[in-house]
Amino acid sequence: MELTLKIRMNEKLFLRNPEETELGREIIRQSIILIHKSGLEAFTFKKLAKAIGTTEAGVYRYFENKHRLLVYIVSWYWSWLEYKISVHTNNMKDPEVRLKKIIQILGTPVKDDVDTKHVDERLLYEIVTWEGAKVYLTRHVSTDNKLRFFKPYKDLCARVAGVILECNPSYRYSRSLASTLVEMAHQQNFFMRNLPSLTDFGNSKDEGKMIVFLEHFVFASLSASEKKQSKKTP
Amino acid sequence: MELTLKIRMNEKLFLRNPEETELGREIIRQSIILIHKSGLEAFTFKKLAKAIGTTEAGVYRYFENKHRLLVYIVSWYWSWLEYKISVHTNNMKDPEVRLKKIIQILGTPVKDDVDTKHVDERLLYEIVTWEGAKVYLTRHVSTDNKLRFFKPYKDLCARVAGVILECNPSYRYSRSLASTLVEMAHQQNFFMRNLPSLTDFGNSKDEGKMIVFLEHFVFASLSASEKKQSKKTP
DNA sequence: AAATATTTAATAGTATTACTATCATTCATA
DNA sequence: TATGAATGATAGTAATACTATTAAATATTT
Repeated sequence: MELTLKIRMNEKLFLRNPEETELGREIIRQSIILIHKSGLEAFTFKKLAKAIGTTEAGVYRYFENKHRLLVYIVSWYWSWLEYKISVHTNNMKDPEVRLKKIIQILGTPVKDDVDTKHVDERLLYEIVTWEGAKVYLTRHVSTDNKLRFFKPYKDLCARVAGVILECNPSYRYSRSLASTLVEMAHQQNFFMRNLPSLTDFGNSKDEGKMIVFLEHFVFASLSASEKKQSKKTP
Repeated sequence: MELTLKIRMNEKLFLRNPEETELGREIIRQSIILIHKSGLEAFTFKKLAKAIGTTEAGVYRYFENKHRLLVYIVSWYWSWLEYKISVHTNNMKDPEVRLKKIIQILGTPVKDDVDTKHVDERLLYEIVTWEGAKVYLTRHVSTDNKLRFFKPYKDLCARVAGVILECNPSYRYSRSLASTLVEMAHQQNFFMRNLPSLTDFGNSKDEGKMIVFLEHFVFASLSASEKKQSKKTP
């Protein structure tokens, strides 16, 4: 039996749905390859068109500009990751075990995945660590936010925040801790590989250590909460 | 008495030292204003030249490209911030008090500063939250790192890591916790103002709450360390 | 099957960006 | 008075980010 995962994307992100045509799927597939290879700055629709054997105008029929295309790709990743997390944690009763699993999934660079035909999740993981923040670090965040471009990201963070709350219902920063965790999983990985002195994982390039760090600070926050709470409250 | 703070910048960042000429200082001053106003994407040397009444070529004589200029500005900020932290914490003996002060400085958007004439630190703070990450999120991180472009940022993180270690000499993730803290201070602020559902601070736009969160997770990590350490060690 | 409409592709063109090069001018210094 | 550094003015190029126009293919209607 062959299962194909299909993620329903925000319609505002594209002019024509790339999932629906062969050319559209090629645009996604090759974008991922090219952005991964040379980064967003060097990526242009002209190069993309050439790589897939169509014209610039052909690409513009699907996406208004390369930023939208990036948002599409990154959003797809967040949706896929949330799906992955739900699959791997659904049958776990203990919220702490679930949170640990989530941290492990967040912190482990994707190795391989057979869920989808035309999307390489391994490359996507790296694109998200390098370019992910650029999706919201623009002057049109608010507009994009109103168009619900960040919903997949927010959904993921909200899910993580939910599990955090299950672990400790009196914890007061579940959402901030969740977004911190999701960001850190990618950022510490980036630092470890590129600016290692900003981390304690050296050049080992071993995500294992990083995951221990993430677990450490998340669970420390959660358990400290109960004790320190009274102190901080006016 | 009038004091002027002068920060020694990495010479590789510029072609001609902007501190040394009137035009150079104008380039810095107006860059900050323009990048703050419309963001890095919309910022061009042509617009900058027009704003200060010179020509494009005039700007190019100082900076190779706008990315270098951004690195210059952001690095200046990190150096200035480290200086500010050192001034405000030098006389504090208790490392925990010092760390709290650091968190407070990191988390409070700069209001006003008279240290420098031609640099508006208030605008800089916002530029760093919006564009700061783009400084290292490029394909040439490693090259830039070898040119020591990130030294000011690393120095700041190292200083914070040092204080963290003073608070708890057996804590094993001082550097990762430091870079997490520095990043979060800006990021949670950005989220609070632009994607508030990712935080627990609502639209209050009150950094006070955020600072409490930062303090909470830093000190939770530090105090949990001693207890949990034995558990995690093989 | 012919006529018409609709979709899709290919070509060309424009405005802006990110530079580089050249040469003339100002202005201080030796 | 000669020298040289800093600036200014002008022009030019290659690439980028798009738009508009036209041509070809496909589907629909009569």
